Amino acid sequence: MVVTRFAPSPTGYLHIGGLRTALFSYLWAKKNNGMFLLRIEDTDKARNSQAATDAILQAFKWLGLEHDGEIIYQSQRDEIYASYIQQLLDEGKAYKCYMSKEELSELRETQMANNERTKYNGKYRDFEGTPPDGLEAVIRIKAPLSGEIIVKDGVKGNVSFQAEDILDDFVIARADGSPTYNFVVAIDDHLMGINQVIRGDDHLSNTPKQIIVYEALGFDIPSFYHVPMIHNSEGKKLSKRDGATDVMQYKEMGYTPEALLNFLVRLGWSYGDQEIFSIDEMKELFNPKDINKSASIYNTEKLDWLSSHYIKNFSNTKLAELLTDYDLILTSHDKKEILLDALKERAKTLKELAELIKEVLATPTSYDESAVKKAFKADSIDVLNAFKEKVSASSEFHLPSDYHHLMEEVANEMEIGFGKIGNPLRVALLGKMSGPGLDSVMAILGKSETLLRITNAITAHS
RNA sequence: GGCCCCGUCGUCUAGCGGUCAGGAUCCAUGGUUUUCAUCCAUGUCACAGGAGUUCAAUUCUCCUCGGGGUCACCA
Repeated sequence: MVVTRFAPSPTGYLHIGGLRTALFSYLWAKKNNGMFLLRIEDTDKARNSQAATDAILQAFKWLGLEHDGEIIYQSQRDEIYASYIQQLLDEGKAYKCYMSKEELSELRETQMANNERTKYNGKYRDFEGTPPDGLEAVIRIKAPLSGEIIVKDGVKGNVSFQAEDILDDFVIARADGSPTYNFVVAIDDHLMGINQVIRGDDHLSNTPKQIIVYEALGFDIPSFYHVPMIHNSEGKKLSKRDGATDVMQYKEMGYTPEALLNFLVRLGWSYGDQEIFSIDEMKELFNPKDINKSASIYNTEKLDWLSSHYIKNFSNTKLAELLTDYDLILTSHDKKEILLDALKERAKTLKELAELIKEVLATPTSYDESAVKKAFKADSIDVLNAFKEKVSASSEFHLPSDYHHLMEEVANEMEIGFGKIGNPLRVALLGKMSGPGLDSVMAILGKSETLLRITNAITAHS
């Protein structure tokens, strides 16, 4: 069974890059009827917060990414890590190192001065004397000093590292006894049964260290897929200044989970020429072997396009429901269908759609100057009056086509083109030149509001 | 700096020795529309550079250049 995981460290919000690796992991598990586990890497007590964990969970919930099983918190697993540290100590695969921080940094400085690679010098690797007084030991693992370590990566291929280039006896437990990242990752992934690791390629150079831990403990090494980073428009690492970092901000901006997930799945991954993927299609088609090798640049043009695509194709019922999050209650509006049909093709986001709707529903309090200039000709007031007569003489209409007929009648009777009536009427009803079809607008507004707006315009422009 | 990864239209990408280098987005133009938007059609735009290998390189190899990542008692 395929078991994947997402393992964020709760130092901040869930951002777009983290979300994408989470999505990939989730999809790959689902595709294989496997499990997608969640582990919170909160061993650094100083930098972690419960709020950040909650934010991540909240984002997952919004997007419908459900994890399987219980959430694992590393902060609650100290005894587990301690027992493995003891095991390595007992087996002679790890040892206590009494080098002080001062001595260590001195060592580094001389190495840097000599233009050498900074590495621990193995001073206590085979130490057997009496430990120095007053120093708490760290635990270091005995790493191979030479040889080749190959990371078999499903995205990058086989990546080989020379032990002497990258390894030294790295610390697996700090002076206070707490374990370090590369150590606990290997243990937790093993204990959780994770066999497919999909993560950012910033972890690629850590992987050899983790392999050393796997081997020291006799664990099976999982399959790795290191997915390339998402960069900002300058080609640099994504930062807070590159728009919304927190995934939940995308909700505030009016994007739907469908659009955001579709956008992200196509960033670094593709399936032929297909652009639109439902969640079910993603689960069916995603395969990490098709992940691109190169970094991609974050750019919202396509997100906007996808967003408008989904909004156009959502049912009015679903839209009305979604819109409640954007301060717009439409559920009881009797012209909901006409309203949404008329406006959903005009918005890139739900937020925009809500604003567009509110605009149509609000009686104009002013008229766009250039629109008035363009629309109001010498006979416009007469035309509006004629149309107004028609409307008030009619019974309450409900269909756009009814209003359309009325407009046609006026145009025919006065022997004028459609534009002669459409333009001033548009300004009267909406206050500007652009907007949805007037017949729909009038059907939405109803007889009395339509008459009110026409009367207002006649008064203002006579 | 050492080590590692990467390099096809502005952007997201297809390509896996022989293609008019394809799609999408963006942009532009035209059509539809009483307006705007939608929609449809058309168009502009790319293999970082240089050596090899080969009958043939975007594709394989090497070098250069460019970009990124990583080198902790952070994760």
